[in-house]
Amino acid sequence: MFKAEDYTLLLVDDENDILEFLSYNLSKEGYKIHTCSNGSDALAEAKKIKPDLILLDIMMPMKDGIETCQEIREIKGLKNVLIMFLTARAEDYSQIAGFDAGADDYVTKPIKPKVLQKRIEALLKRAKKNNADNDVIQFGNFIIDSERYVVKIDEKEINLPRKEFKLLHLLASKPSKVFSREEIYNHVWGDDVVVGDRTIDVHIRKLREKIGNDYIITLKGVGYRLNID
Amino acid sequence: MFKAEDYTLLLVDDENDILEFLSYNLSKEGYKIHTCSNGSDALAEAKKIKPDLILLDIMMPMKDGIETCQEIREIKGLKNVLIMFLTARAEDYSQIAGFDAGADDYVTKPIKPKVLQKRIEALLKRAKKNNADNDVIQFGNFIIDSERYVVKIDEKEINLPRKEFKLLHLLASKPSKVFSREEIYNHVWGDDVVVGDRTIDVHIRKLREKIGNDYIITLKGVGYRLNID
DNA sequence: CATCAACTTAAGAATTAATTAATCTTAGCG
DNA sequence: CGCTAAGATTAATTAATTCTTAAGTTGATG
Repeated sequence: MFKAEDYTLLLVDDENDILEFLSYNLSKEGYKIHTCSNGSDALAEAKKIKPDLILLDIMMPMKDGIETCQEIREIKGLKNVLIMFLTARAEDYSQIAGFDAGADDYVTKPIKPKVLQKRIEALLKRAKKNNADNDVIQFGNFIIDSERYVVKIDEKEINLPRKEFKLLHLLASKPSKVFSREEIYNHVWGDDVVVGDRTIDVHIRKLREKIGNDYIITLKGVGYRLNID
Repeated sequence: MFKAEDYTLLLVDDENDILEFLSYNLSKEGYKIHTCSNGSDALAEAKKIKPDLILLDIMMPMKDGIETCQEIREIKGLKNVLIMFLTARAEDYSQIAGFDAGADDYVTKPIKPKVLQKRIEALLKRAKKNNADNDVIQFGNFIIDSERYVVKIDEKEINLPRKEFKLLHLLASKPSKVFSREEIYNHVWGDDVVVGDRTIDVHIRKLREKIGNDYIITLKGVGYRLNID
């Protein structure tokens, strides 16, 4: 699901009123907000924080938004960052210049917070959809990659069959949380499937055989948890 | 580089004048254009032609644009198609409803052809960036050339029939990613085509016969993946 | 030290894929 | 058109892996 909390926005405008207005509205939604008041600062800040989306004013003293946008697109690592122009200039040629500079959207002032928020959301959602969001869990010497279906421990690849993989994936989704047998059933087998009492044990055993005995901790009468050191 | 010729657009509007105006302007750019004059037709047509982008009017008799958009988003295989609303309704609440229905952009009439074209281009570019359907895939000792329909392994050219080529091309589009049988069906055969359970197996077998057994890895109950070393 | 949950092992059940051969489909060509 | 051959699909059989169960054992804990 879409969560504004997962995204960082960089707001760039030379007018402090607008920065405050935007900051207020967007952080209320949950976004992490950074601000800059000119193009040069924006470049430096963007390089540093790698925002998901940059909201860029066009008319700024010194380096204007178009120029800033072009320069951002030159920077390796920021080529794919989303850029939205936010400006009072509604003229066609200005919009066209904006898109030619590499913008993803162009919104004219006055700003309607609700509409802006929806546009931001649409861009972020679309970008996310396209990014093969490979669900990789990494901690300590563990790497669990669902897309590739591999488990790596200390650089050594281990092949796991489906149920074992799912089980490890679950335990690793919250390392050091204790998962009760019931939780494990529900997640790995599904609420409706009924299997015998010892099925989990056997799978745990096989996992331990493959990844070593030190990782999965048994808590008698409570459940299992994954150990991280 | 961006080429309008590579994209198919579906235009939906109940006013014929507008359809003609848009068709004229966009086909001049090079896009392949299909048109519909109501929501129901649009759904059917979209399913059939799988456009890259749908331009949707909101106010239409019977099924309006919002509803049409929602229904498109329900259709497997069209979940990710780009949708742009194109409407006279500039009210905030209408825009918000549009984005909530799953739109990627919302443009208000009167239409400025140049600006519209830039917005369309921005959407298509963004969507393409992450689509890994490059014409030539190269990694390790593999070269897969979609244009010439040729696979080279260690300098040796191998000719593959259509389905086998598509299958290998898919696996190679993300080496070491696991492709489930369903994904393979959808990409190689198409969402609607129904073929038997063993069809993939046989194609995999023929591929292995030709490229060697070491490349395609079976993950029982999960799918297949291409190995890279 | 009794109890009971968890461990272990091995066997067989179930699922899934590989293989092979036969059949169906399609494109190209006389 | 009908023939042919390559390609695609299906069907039937076999093979392999994965999952589950059963039964005896272990060991932590109160």
